[in-house]
Amino acid sequence: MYSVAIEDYLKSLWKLGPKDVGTQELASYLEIKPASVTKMVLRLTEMGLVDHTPYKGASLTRKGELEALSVVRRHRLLESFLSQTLGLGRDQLHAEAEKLEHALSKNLECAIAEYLGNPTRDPHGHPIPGPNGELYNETDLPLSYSPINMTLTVMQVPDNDSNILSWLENNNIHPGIKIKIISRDDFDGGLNVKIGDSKIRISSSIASLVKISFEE
Amino acid sequence: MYSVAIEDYLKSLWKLGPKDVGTQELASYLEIKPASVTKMVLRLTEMGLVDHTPYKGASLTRKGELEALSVVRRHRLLESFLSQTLGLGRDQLHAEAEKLEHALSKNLECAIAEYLGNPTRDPHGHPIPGPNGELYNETDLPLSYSPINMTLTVMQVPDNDSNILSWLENNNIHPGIKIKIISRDDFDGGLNVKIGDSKIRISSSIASLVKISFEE
DNA sequence: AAATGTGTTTAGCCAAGGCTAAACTTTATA
DNA sequence: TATAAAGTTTAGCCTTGGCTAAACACATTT
Repeated sequence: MYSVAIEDYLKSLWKLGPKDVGTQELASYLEIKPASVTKMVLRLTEMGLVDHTPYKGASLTRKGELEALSVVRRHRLLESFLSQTLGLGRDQLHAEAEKLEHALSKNLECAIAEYLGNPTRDPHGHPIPGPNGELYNETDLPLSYSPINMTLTVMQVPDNDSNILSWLENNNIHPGIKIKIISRDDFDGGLNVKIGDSKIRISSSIASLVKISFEE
Repeated sequence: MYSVAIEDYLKSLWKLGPKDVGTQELASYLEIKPASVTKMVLRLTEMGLVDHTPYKGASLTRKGELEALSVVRRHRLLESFLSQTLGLGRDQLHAEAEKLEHALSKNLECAIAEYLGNPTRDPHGHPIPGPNGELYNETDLPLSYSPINMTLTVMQVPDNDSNILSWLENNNIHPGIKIKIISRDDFDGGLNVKIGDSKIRISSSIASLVKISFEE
């Protein structure tokens, strides 16, 4: 069993990867000073969880990746479970799961997965890795680059920014909803979209975080 | 927010208290060496959570007690929640809650309490402290000292020994069940009891851990 | 009253995981 | 190409929370 700190490092490397991740990038993501990151990365390398090229960056070994996927699985199962049972808002799920994920036993992980019917997506639409790290192919595309005047289905919203999430929620944008891009502002990339009967504008920065598919 | 270690010390002192708890007793309960306990007890005293009389023992201050009660509340709410939602057996609840209790936010604690309808007992029948540490009067009595030939209601079973718990479960002894003592073995304190239609023998050591009330 | 045993504390060590300050690489710029 | 800037690492420090070994206190017994 790895420590909370180690699990957080591995998960972060997974999220920022699979490319080599620089010390500074990892440090600012984890809100830790770069010097501390270097030290921990050396330890993780020693443990065979990470490959580190000095002055270049770090990436997960297969062993590290599997551990990261296990953390991500626990995180997303917990989000699904809390949403399902307690009806927590999508904007609260991430913070709670972030703490609980490190305290979830294999037993409980299995019980929750079974209770939920082995879901493949969490409430934000993010794929849930299987118990052995299986992750199905990702085919969802960013809303920002999607064609105009087609009916799109929202598949994923971000999970880690509760401000953005509650804005999206207030505008009824969440996985499963149908959306149509009416026009794109070529200047700043903002989108005018139609959701149900209402028309709203989505900034390009948010649109890049929402993923859609063309399926009905 | 206190560390996992500190929460464990406070909870242990609460369980072993309210009397002064000796270093050795606390050490063996926490499976930690006495010297380490002394050191931590000094820190807790410094923090105003514990009163320590050298060479005599330690007990919780009011502040420490409130913190301990908060941990116990989280623990028992989690047990109730896991039992209710996932149907986990009474013998598995303790170990899971033991880990999760340290990662439960106030928010989630409230949401769970509300979801469960603000229960006052956990699945082992143990009282759940209120959000401000309120604990109602305990009137349940040990089965071992109870009178013969009366219909008794099982109110509490232990929570921390999964072997005993699964034995009790197999013999259908759990909170809410009716039980009648047929005879008491004066030599070793063992009890012959009737539960429904079956008669079984309960050793005195187990009987002292089961609590009953006379109410119907 | 002294000696013994038991329990407690102190002293000093260690690993994990942070930090700052300084040294070192690498990259970009003049 | 030399130098400055940016990013990375090293060195050394700190706290938390364990450990062992040795010193100490207290109660009991001789």
